Amino acid sequence: MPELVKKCPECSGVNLSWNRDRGEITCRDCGLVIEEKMVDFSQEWREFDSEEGEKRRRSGAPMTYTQYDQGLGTEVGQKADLFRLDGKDRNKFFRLRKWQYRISTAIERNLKLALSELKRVSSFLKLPKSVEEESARIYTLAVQRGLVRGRSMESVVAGALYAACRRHDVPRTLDELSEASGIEKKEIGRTYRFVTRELGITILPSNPADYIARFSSALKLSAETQSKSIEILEKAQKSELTSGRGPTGIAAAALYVSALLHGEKRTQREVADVAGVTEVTIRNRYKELLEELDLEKDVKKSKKKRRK
DNA sequence: AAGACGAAAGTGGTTGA
DNA sequence: TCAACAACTTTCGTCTT
Repeated sequence: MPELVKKCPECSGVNLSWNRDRGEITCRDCGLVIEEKMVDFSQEWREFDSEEGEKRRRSGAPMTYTQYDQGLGTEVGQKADLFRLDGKDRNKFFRLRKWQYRISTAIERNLKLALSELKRVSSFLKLPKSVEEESARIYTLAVQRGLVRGRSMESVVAGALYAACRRHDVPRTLDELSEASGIEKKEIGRTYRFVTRELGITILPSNPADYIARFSSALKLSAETQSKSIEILEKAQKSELTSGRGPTGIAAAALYVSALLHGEKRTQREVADVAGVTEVTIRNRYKELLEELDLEKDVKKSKKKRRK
């Protein structure tokens, strides 16, 4: 765990957990997500002697998709080759090189612009580096396949980011992406589907539980409430309440119920705003949860308690 | 008065002929 | 390509706290 944060600013507990994949630090006591964007500066291996370190160290410039040419360059056509050609072949050679040049510079120009936009949005959303890399990779592939034609560069960037988030189980809602990128929700969804289909990227439907930590932190709910809601989610998944439903709606409803049960009532409106769904959707999911999971008595109990 | 609830109509996307 | 369809939203009236 990086040394930046040692105490939870909310409850000043020291029981923090650091999730490297998500780049999130969470307080185990109160569930607050303290820092969502953390860069891991540590080495991923340990060195016992210099020789071993040398072996594992990877040398050379790091290859990265967040650089427009992945940090490596390709140039087709060296002058030396010309001496071996003549006449027709030479013309052909020039023609090819010209085209190669045009195509590659067009792609590179596009990538340069797009990647800076990508970095902007990604840092706005405090996404972990791994997601940024992944989305840059997706975008690069999309450009190479000519999928950006007819679409705005920004929307493809947003789509790539959305896809990368989902793949890394760090889902952000379309609303959040939309706010960060300034692209309409619909548009992002559309390009997202298009790009993933064309590139053959398979993405599992996102798990409602992945949203819980963030939502619950935004609502300042306790850790117990948070884990209770995950319990509820698991039961709901067993009763097949979750398939075909929007994961954010389910996550929101689960949080709403468990907040009720723990006497930390939040209004449907509050939960709905955080989750980016409407109250109606929460109500519907909520109703289903109560019916299927036998929670009615529990809710009534907690109501009585509060009256006293 | 605010929040919760539910009905009805509208939206955008998927599916299957 | 079109219609049926499911999920979700918007809007609004009514009931509850």
